[in-house]
Amino acid sequence: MEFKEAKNKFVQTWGALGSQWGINKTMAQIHALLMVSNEAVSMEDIMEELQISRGNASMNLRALMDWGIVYKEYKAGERKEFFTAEKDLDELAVKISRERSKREIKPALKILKEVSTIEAKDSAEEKHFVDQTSKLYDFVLKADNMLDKITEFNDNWLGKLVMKIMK
Amino acid sequence: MEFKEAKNKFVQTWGALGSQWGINKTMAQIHALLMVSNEAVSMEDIMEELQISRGNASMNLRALMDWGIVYKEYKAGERKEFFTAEKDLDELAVKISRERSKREIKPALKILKEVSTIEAKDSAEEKHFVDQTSKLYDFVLKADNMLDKITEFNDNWLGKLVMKIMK
DNA sequence: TTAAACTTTCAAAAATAATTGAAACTTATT
DNA sequence: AATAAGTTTCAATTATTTTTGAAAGTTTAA
Repeated sequence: MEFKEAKNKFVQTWGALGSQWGINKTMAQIHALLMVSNEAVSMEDIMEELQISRGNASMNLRALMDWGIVYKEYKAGERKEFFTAEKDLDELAVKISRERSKREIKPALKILKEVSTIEAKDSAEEKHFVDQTSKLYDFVLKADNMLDKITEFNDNWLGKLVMKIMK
Repeated sequence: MEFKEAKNKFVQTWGALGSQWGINKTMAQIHALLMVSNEAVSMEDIMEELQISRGNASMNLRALMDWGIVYKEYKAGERKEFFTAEKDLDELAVKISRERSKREIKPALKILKEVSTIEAKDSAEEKHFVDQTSKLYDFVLKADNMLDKITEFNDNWLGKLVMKIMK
């Protein structure tokens, strides 16, 4: 396989994986493209490589920057903007975890707490509901805290964590 | 908040959360409904509660069973089928991890391996591509193995893991 | 202060994904 | 072996999400 083919395959695969995890395909593709580029890329070039419109590129670059995993760069003497991706994978994972926690898990936890604290009367049905949603609340809270803890680790948390699990 | 309202809120929230993680809303809603039901539920009742068609219910129940997190049950003297969800949350997490690994991560890893092993010639661009995709391959492989390891644990792996991380 | 270079916004269009519903299929009962 | 009870399938429809493209906005430079 030659370079261009491999690069394209990678970008497509990353895009597909993104879709399956609720991340818009183009957003994942742009991210993939920037991850494997050794220098900052202009919007023009992104549009060209991915065959997408200016609006699409602009909106998804903004989203990636909101996630904190893509940065804007300015080159001396150049008017246009260039973009680079966070290339450190530990850092990338931490940022994605943080964002998903903030945007999705925290709000879900709030609802889970609300519904798990209704007064359960005496029917078995209602008791089971309260019991199950309480357990779910505890579980999700614990999982979410685990992500927070990981965030606090320094370099190579994944490696360290794997060591701990193995032992 | 009264029971019916809480139950509905829970089902809607779980459905929305599913969507955000690439799981069809109805599938997540059916799962939510079964999780908080203290007894097996018929397709008829699922259709009624979620206001969905028979086809939709049938297809999503099949999908949930393929994931191994919903089971069919038969009641003596009743011709129709009833459904229950896996209610043990550790077991649920393990099964979801396994399926997503098998369906999405493993195939992605295969591609990652392919593209990271092209011959890198001498351009800095190609070298960076190979370097970055190799790192990504290692990272994803490690994360995926971590999920496998979790699978092997027995009860309450999440709690145990949290203890390990804390220490 | 004007124009050029570039970016953002957002309503409309296109693409994708989910849902319906009725026919086909399966299994149990008379 | 005919009918009834129930389930599955899938082409067509509907809903949702993504993408486009052009107008509006912004910034820099002459």
